[in-house]
Amino acid sequence: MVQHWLVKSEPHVYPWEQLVKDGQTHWDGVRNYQARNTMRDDMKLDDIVLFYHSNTKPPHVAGIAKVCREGYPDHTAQDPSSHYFDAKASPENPRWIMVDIAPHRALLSMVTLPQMKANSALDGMPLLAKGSRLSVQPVSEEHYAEVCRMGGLA
DNA sequence: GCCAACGTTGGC
DNA sequence: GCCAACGTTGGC
Repeated sequence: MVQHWLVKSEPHVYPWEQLVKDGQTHWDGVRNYQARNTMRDDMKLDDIVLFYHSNTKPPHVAGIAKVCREGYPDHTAQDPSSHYFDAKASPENPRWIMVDIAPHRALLSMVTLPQMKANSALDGMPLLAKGSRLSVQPVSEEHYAEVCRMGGLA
């Protein structure tokens, strides 16, 4: 069964438009254990991923991606010149994991955080939970379908 | 294993 | 820029 996820990116760091240009990308730099475990254990090839822009006005879902490579070591953790370098990572113990994602579907319009908060059909969505900071999180099939309905599939 | 200090996230 | 929420670190 295909599963659904949501990943956050700050648009000034890596926007949806860049993913469309690139065709696919390494989802590197995740340094949170819960998010890592999700990528390592749960995200499967062809799973669907809502691409969310955080730290922008308004925050919003910008597009729909899919997993095109399952979890493997995040090499930036072992690169001293990387912003994401982690001295505790090594080839034997890479410590951090990433997946690859690619664009899947475009939305006719962005789905903003205020719109989602106002939609009771999305009650219980982890993104909307108070204090939610997870950068990789699950989305139920029903919530996914509702976000698609709100944005309109291109 | 507790918990205070600190750093980060991310909406507002 | 503020600050609440949360995660991690490290002394004890």
